[in-house]
Amino acid sequence: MKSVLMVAEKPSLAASLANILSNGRNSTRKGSNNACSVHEWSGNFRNENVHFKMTSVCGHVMTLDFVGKYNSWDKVDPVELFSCPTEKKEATAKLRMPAYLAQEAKGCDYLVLWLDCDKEGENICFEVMNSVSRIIRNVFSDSVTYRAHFSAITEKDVKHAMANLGHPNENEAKSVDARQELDLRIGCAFTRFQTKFFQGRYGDLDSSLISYGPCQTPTLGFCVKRHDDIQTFKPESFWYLQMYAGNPEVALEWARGRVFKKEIAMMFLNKVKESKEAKVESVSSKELYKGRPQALNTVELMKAASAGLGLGPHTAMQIAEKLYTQGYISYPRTETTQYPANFDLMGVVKILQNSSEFGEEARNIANDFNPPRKGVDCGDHPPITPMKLGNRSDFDNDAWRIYDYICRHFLGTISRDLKYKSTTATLKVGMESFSCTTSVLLDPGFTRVMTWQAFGKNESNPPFVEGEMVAINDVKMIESQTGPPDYLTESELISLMEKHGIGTDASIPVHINNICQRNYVTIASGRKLIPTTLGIVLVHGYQKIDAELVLPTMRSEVEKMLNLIARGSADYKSVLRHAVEIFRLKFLYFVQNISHMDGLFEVSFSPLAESGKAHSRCGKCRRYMKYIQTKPARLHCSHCDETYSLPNGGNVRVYRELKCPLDDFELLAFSSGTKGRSYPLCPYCYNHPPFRDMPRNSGCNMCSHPNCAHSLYTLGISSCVECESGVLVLDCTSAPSSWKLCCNRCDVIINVFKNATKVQVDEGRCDCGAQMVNVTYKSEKTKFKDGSEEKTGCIFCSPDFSHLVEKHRAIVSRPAIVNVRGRGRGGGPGGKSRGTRGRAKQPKDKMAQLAAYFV
DNA sequence: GCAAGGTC
Repeated sequence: MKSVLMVAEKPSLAASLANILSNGRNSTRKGSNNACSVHEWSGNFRNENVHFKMTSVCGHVMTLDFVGKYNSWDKVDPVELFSCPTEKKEATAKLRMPAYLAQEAKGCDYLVLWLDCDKEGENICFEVMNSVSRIIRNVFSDSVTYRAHFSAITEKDVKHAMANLGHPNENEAKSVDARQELDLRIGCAFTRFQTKFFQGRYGDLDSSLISYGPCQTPTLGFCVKRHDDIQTFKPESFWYLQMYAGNPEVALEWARGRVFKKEIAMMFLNKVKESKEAKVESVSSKELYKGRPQALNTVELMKAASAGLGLGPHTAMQIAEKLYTQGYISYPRTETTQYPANFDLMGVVKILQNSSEFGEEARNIANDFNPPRKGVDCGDHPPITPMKLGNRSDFDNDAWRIYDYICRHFLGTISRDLKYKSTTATLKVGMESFSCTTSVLLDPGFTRVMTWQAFGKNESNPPFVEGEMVAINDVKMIESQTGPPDYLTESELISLMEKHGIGTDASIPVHINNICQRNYVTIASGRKLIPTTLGIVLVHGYQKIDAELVLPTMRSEVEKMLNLIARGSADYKSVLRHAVEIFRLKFLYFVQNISHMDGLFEVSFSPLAESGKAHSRCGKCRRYMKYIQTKPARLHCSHCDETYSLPNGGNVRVYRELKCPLDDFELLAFSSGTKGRSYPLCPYCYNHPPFRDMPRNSGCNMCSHPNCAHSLYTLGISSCVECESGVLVLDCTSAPSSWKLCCNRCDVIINVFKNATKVQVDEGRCDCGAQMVNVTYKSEKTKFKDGSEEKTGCIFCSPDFSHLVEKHRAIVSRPAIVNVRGRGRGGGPGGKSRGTRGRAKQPKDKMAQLAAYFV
């Protein structure tokens, strides 16, 4: 029997598609990469009985990057990034996606691609085909590989797609390749150049990266534009008339609104004052509606979360994704605002009826169902809806508020519109008209459940009868001033991004997060975005040099070019070459004219030489260098005009005035807090590693100096109990009050021998592979049970030491993923070659015992 | 250390 491999864009979709296509009769097993599942069943394909295997990728399989040597910021001139070679790498190494796909493709004769029906999905089709090209013969042939085109995940649509398979569209895929290459070359070239340029000149920029990107920079541009509007706003005086009449008295508005000349307002005032009475020209009522919402999509959820719940889009989406994986809501990343035709709206209402929070509203709607408004089906996923009932106590507060919002919004979409009666009375005095409008609620409709949108006050009708003359109680001329706009709210920013096609539903939160993390904007109360000096100066700088660099149209212009590729009306290579050349020239012009931007930096920031405070001695001139603690942390020697970067996210202090034997620079002790990692480092070696096997930006715990007292050679104890290639190194920087072993690669920390006066690494080695240590206590303070002052032994094996060893992880750590069984390291190529003198071999089962501590 | 796009 032949086999058909089918691939969806994500695991959840593979499951839904398999259920539809197999009519619910498929078996499921976990894929070898632990992220994907495989659903299998037998069926008919092209008039043959076949075995179907439906699995998925997790988004893109591959990502684009420069080839290795171009990743060095120091050795590569950024302009080279416009022409240097690039390569595709696995997008997420951990998932081993190409290998997984190849494995599942074994024995398959056909490939059916169920990736999302957009250009990115088309591109992933080819990533999948390339992954299995060695396994499935002729995978690039139309008789082997097929493409399903579906616009909704409904039985009707999916089965129709299966019965009408097409072929992947290479032009669309190519247009994505072009976009990736452009984004990479442009973003990295500008980012590296401006980061190096400004960090080499200023000490208080407070951002470790001065990034540029075709989405993030226009996003920042929107925030700065509003800031500029506020700054340049000139208030203008205006005048208007207000009339008071009726019983009870009401204020009536002037039909002319406002006038900007006082004399003119005065003239009208005098005219009106000539009359004592006004004629009620009309009193008319009409019924008005406030429409119920459309079905919820991602952008609307993010806007509501930001404006209504005070939750940023990043947080909101994290919560929504968790609600989705827990089964409370449907897939939360969608642009679609139209429920599928066969969607069981009442089924969802029934689920919500039992809620103690909005159950009553749900029950009302069950008896008074109103069909939803027509929305837009973008063919991605159905709108965001509740899937099962949750109670307040099932969630933390923010998750509850998001879930509650999604439920209420859903009920709102199938409620009636809000209906109210609006009554306007128009009064005439000579040629001048005045009016007042009052509203009366007739039907709260959807606001019964979306209570925050409730209709304000209920007013009584205007106290006038058509045709009557009424006395004018008073007429006033009122002076006022126009006011500046307020800062952009995050919700408004999301709307602007969506309108200009900056980012996608999935990437909008990322871009907003980026400009916050880079310290270009801060988020004030009410989730208003206030640009920082750095953000403002950057945008103004682009505007001075090349305003296009910050315009939202830049992205859409590039999209237009890319669409030519997608439609097949232009050649991929020539379009790409053309676009890269335009941006290369823009880059060169930017570099030539950077002084215009620098002029703005100069007045806002302090030069490096004036920043920071005297810290440790330079090995070249013996003068004190200055320590600049703001991001990025670094040392600056103003005499040598050299800058040495330092590790971020911790504290760096002078380490007992010790010196590096290689370059005479004073050693520093880095520490990320009392419970964090710590290690000594030489500022020169940290930036210019002296040995080939010492990576850049590492401390003495990575240094293979043969006899320096602080090197990995001298202080290494054993290979790490957790990570693949790390070595546990004795850290003496806080001695004698604290001694610890810190992994030089990961977050593992083992506190040892508290208050010992001396801990030395011994020449001898334990059977377990760990280096022996020699430990000395003051006689009156000894912790050894037999009262002796000094002992030599193994930290992991010696019974004398076991009560003096305390294991934990650094506070700033990634989640502990401990897999004791799977750790088959056996002193692989990592350990020895890094100059650990063969010392850092894996201690046998003792290390497994130790590792068990971390579970 | 960089972009933006998928998704876990």
